[in-house]
Amino acid sequence: MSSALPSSTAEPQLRPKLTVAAGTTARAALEAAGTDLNGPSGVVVVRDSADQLRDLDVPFEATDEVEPVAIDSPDGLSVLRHSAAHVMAQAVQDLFPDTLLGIGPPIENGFYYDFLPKRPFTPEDLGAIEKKMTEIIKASQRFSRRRISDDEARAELEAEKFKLELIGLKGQPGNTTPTELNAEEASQVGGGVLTMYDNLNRDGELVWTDLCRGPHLPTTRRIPAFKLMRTAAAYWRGDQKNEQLQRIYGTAWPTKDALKAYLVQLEEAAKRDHRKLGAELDLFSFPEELGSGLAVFHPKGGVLRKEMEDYSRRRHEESGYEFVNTPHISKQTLFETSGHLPYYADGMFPPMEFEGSNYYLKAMNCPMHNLIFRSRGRSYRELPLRLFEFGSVYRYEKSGVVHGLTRVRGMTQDDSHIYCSKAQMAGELKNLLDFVIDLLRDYGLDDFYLELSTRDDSPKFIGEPAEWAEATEALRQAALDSGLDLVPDPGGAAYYGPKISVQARDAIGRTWQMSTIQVDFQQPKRFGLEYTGADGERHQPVMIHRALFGSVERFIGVLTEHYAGAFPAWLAPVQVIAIPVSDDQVDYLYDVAKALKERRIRVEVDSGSDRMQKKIRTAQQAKVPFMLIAGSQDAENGAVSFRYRDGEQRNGVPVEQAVQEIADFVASRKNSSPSVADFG
RNA sequence: GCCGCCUUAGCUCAGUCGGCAGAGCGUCUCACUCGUAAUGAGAAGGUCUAGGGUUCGAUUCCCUAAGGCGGCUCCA
Repeated sequence: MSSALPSSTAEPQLRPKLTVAAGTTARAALEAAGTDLNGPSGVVVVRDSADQLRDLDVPFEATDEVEPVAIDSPDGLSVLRHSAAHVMAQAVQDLFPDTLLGIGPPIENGFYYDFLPKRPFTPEDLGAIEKKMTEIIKASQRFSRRRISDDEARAELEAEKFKLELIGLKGQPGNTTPTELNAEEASQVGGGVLTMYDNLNRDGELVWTDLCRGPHLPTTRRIPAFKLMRTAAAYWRGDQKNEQLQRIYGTAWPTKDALKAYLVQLEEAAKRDHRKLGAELDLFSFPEELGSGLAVFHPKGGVLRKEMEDYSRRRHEESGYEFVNTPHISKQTLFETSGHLPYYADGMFPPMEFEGSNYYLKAMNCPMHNLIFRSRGRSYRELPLRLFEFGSVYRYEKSGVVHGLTRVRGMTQDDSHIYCSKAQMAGELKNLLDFVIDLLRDYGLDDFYLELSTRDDSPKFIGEPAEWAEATEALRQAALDSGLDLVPDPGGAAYYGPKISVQARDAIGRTWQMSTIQVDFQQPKRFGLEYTGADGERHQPVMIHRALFGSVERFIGVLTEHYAGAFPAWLAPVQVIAIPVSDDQVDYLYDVAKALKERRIRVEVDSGSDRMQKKIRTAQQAKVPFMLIAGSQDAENGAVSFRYRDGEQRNGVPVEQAVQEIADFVASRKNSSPSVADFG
């Protein structure tokens, strides 16, 4: 999953190309054309005919056609953020002179820089660094590019051991895609020629310098708005065997308003946090006594969960799945047979020794489903055989990775294993993908893209290359047929086969990995799964693993954030709250509630001693879709008043009609909040 | 697992420069009986996460553990 927020960047404007004559600068050409270089959409770099971004103030060796790049375009934002990273590094080395530099690339919505300081940074340090950065920005330092040979760079950066390492790893001249470096590292040294960026103050004095491919803003003054967000630790070059550096994250924007909008967006996202809403709405908790990553669902969360599962069961039933059940623990031999143990023992809870055997909590359901397949002879007439289970699995997630409901140690997968013939595989995958997308849509997610995870040369992948190729092709075809965007993920496959994962964007644009569909030739082999074909011969089935929600827990977390806790009426733990204007209407409302309960509506009467206004407020905060309010007039007329989540109301609705409307709305499984417009 | 920060009432948080702890919300009780987002008054509620150390004395300082948060690595 990625919970990164979308950048709120406007679409880049297409600007007319300009000619930069040999020996002159892009700035000269832009100024001659009267281009804005300072505003919120001002041009900060140009793109040359070789598709390289170039500084405004570095003279061109040859005449070229360039495309102006504005600060608020995706490339412009990267330049802004990378430049902000340099300013931060200068501020840090200024305040903490013995600090060594790692790398400082732009990232989505901001930038970071890794440091090796004498001591870790504190929150107070961040304030001081921000202040120093503001001084540097106000000083309007120029970013000045300077070519340098490898040897010169080594001499100049003698004290910076990490930079020296990058120089050693960079590609040779002409090799623009150094294989040893990832994209973020390459942004420091590029492929061929090394360059330094010198920060020069107004008097042209050198105040700071960094090894960098560039390009940069013309001056630090062009950083209109930034904020340091947090400190964190990060391993050098992303490898946990390496030294751990201190990373500082920041964000930078073309205007103060854009920064503010981004911060507001973060606040909105924080309000949706399922861990916070889960407690506020009394859905679930993580009792310390149970241990990390183990959730309990309270009655309200239990209802939500039951509704989700019930609907899923119904759809699976309609789609030809058969329901099975398997235990939570198994003898070690099962996971030896499946081949999981050598790969995933670290991810499983340690075994319990009992009656001379080691028992493991299951971390996956597939081996047990295989046993069901194998329990008797199978005919081709039974295929595809689709076994489904809400199966609870336990995984020993490392302590630092447990996170709310999205990364837990005990979870329930909506797990299914489909056994089919090779000939059926392509069609089954296509149907499966349609089924997955269709079901996710019913829960209100409707913006998807797919990721196709394939093998690379790593030895961790097992099985015949021909089988991999066939399965990968079948998955790719199913993905293409779906019409959704397909993102390749080379090397991301499971060791036993390729997979498609469905990524869903939620209401505020964050993406979550939801469903996975994996093809597996290994386990049928290992378990000796067979069926008798029409030809009377024995054949090995193809096995497809799939989970739609991923896990029920995780899906509840995602939906909670997607709906910000205001669940669709059909899922809402409490669908109706009945509120009397005074105590005199309590009995009347219990009668209304009885009528609703007969229609299987989840209704509560708030008979407490609060005033009506307070009860409305409470129900509103509980994000209940329907409030039914009754005073003496309503009671006399056999009517109720509706109040919806949006605060709109409809008065004097006859009880029978109100019950029908609510029952119909819930049955419709509409995912939008009910409002006056739904009942015109 | 690694780095940093955090843990005080059911929740959100004050506070004690080391001398037996406080607010708001919530809960309970009483009064009020009210027409679309907080009626008023009162009460209960805490081994200050746990264990060890320093000290005449520890919620406060130190160590360890557990749990949480932010990242990194990982995510079958």
